[in-house]
Amino acid sequence: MPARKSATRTATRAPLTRDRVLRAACELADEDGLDALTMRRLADALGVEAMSLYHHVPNKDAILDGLVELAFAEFAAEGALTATPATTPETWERDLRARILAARRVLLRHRWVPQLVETRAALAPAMVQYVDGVVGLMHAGGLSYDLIHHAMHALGSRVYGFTQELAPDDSSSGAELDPRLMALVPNLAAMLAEVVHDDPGSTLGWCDDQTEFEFGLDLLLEGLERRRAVEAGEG
Amino acid sequence: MPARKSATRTATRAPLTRDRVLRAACELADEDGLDALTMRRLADALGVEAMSLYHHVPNKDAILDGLVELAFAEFAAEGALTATPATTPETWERDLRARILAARRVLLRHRWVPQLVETRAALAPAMVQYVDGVVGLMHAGGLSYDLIHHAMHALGSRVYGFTQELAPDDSSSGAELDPRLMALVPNLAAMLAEVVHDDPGSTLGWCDDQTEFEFGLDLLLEGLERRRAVEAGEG
DNA sequence: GCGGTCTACCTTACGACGTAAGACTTACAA
DNA sequence: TTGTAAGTCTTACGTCGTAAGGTAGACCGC
Repeated sequence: MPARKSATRTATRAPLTRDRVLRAACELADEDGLDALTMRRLADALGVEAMSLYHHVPNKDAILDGLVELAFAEFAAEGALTATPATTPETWERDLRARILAARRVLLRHRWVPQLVETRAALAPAMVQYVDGVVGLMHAGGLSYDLIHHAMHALGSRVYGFTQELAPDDSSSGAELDPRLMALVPNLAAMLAEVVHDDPGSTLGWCDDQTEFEFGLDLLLEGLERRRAVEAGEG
Repeated sequence: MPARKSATRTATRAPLTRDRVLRAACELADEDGLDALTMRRLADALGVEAMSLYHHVPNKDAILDGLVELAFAEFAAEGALTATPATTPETWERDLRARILAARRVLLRHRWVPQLVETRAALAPAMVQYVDGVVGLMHAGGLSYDLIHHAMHALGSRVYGFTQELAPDDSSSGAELDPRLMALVPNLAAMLAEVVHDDPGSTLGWCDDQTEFEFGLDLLLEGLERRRAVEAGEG
């Protein structure tokens, strides 16, 4: 009775799939932290031996990449990607604020995201699309691409871990990126085109780390000084 | 000739010390990254077997803690701790800016610091003293302790990795901390005393994560909006 | 029916890791 | 000379990611 035997197997446990592996990995990381996510423990949670995972996933790094992708996919469900078509210079601040707070709700559920994104070289498509949406929102809000560029650096670590690895190290311009990817992220493409063009040979890449750091720092210091002045009755 | 033998040994290699171990660990981490810092490789760099390290250091975590301490000790050399006795409401912004940029120079030399500080529960005394200095500077600049408290959260990730782990999880108040440590950080102590007192039963600890996040986010958004307005000629 | 191939899973094994246990070597004191 | 203590090394254990190869059931053309 081969049919019965197979039925027994599938009844005992659902067949492994990449999706099931990733979901289990996510649960494990959520509950016990990234360090607890080992191939053996993950296999255990799925009622399987460690090496079986490798039939659905090339290696552990692919699992980690999958986790990032999975987390960013949740952004949509949380409203971090909801279209804000009517964004204007009067509303962009509130609109962006809502998006970032929505994204943060996802990060609170999956505390491993920042650590993972920071150490991962590959940028997940879902992540890039999220960034593209933020760029689009700010542009609709009347910010110049140059200002948006600085803003992304300043806000970066506040939304998730990433900071300056969006631009590839080899100092290639935006035009050299995969055209299919560019089509998915029109706003990012537009920003890259303009900012790279404006400043053809600045540093090796197109972001000066020190400048970006000081830009973000000064935003914060200015805001603090203003609040001090208000407290002191100087406002 | 025991004397000659010992001479040979000491000539061949300097005797191991905790200090030499830490310095070698720092070099290794600087050059090849934190992942390359393993007990075996570290021992190798010192011309010794891995287990020999354990006579100068209890375990690897102690080495990592030592590295954090070592990095923060460099802050002084870089000027991040230079006393700014004359700080006033007119100068605090510039003074703090200089300190933070000095600290950043150290972090650029030791890129492993943020990652290490973030994952380490124990707060290095040198780190706490640095924070204390920043608090003192801001207080001299006329900021209220409440505003300073928010400011520390907002600036935290910009100066190094730490964010809210300064307050112990067990929701103990500042008064319960080690008095000897408190004496070293009078400004921190003063801030803790006041902020905890003002808000006796807010959340479990004395920092509401969400509030702090939004505070920092709003500082950045406000600054960006102001720059947009200037660009648009609305200023 | 029967052999072949494919897929999914398992077993075993290797070289890394941190470190416990304990042996050896040396330096110095009594 | 003989402890004694400190510094170093050897060996070993259990963890990790994963390479290599085995096996058991499903599906194929004959």
